[in-house]
Amino acid sequence: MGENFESLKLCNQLCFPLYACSKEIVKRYKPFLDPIDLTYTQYITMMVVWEEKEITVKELGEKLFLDSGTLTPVLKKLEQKGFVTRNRSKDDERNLIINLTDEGEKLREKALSVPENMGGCICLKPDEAKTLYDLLYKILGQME
Amino acid sequence: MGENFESLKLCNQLCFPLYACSKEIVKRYKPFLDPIDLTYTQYITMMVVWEEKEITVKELGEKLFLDSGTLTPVLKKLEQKGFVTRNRSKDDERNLIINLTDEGEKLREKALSVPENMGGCICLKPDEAKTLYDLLYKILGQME
DNA sequence: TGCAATTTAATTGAGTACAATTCATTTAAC
DNA sequence: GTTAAATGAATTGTACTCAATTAAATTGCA
Repeated sequence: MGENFESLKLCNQLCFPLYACSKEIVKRYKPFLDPIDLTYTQYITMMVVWEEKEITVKELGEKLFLDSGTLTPVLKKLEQKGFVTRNRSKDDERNLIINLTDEGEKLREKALSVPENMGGCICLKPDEAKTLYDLLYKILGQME
Repeated sequence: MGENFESLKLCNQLCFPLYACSKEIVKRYKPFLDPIDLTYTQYITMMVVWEEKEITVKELGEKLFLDSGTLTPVLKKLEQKGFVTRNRSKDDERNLIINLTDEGEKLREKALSVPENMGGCICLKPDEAKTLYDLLYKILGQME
């Protein structure tokens, strides 16, 4: 008698559509991010820096769910492009403080086109989008 | 008067929790995948091969939303581990056919522990999980 | 039949991701 | 005060991910 492999079928996974969906949507961002010369990771990093103006790498990592292995090269790239500065904290030399530059602030205006263009890309009804949003944050919350 | 940058706030994005959630859950798989020596990408690839027994790279790519740039090294690794074979089709030499080996079939039994262990990792009520599943596939469907 | 267009994988290069380790700095314990 | 533990960033190594390009094979049509 054959074993039951139902639990190993792709169509029975919840993680897989999450994984695939994430990648597909990130891919959709590319044509809108290319004109402002940002990748998706650089874009969400800038989102936090635009809001906070000044933030440490550690705080940035907590907000973005990324570690220093990912953020260090991303932030060096953003510094190289002139959108942020990287400086050690005087209080605690272990902390690297990221600051928004004028150039970075200027980029913010141009970046407004991104959500504008992406708007129609996820075709869910407002209540569906809210349900999805809430469920995703519920899961993230449980990941502590 | 200041401009309205609400649309550029991280908390107003739907893509970001999707992206973060996907990564966090994939990360949760690691301790359960390590014992069977598979990465997450290799695992979902094997899921399709376990079901199909024989499939081309193109078909695999369509099912997994991955292109040959990703799949070629993954499949070479799986071949090297002895779980699949890679052979050109006699009918059309452009097609590379992936076949499940006996060793690969054996792995399937061991892999049953993965969904078993992951079971409790996404703590959603059954109806919430179904809602999430349906919404994700709705989005994927629109990506054609 | 002949060859241009199409299809399919593979390759390459840039950019993530993350585990594990290292290094410098700071804090805590004694 | 000196040492031990903890913290934060950087580094290293492995593995994706995708765009763009290349190469081989097949198809379609003039």
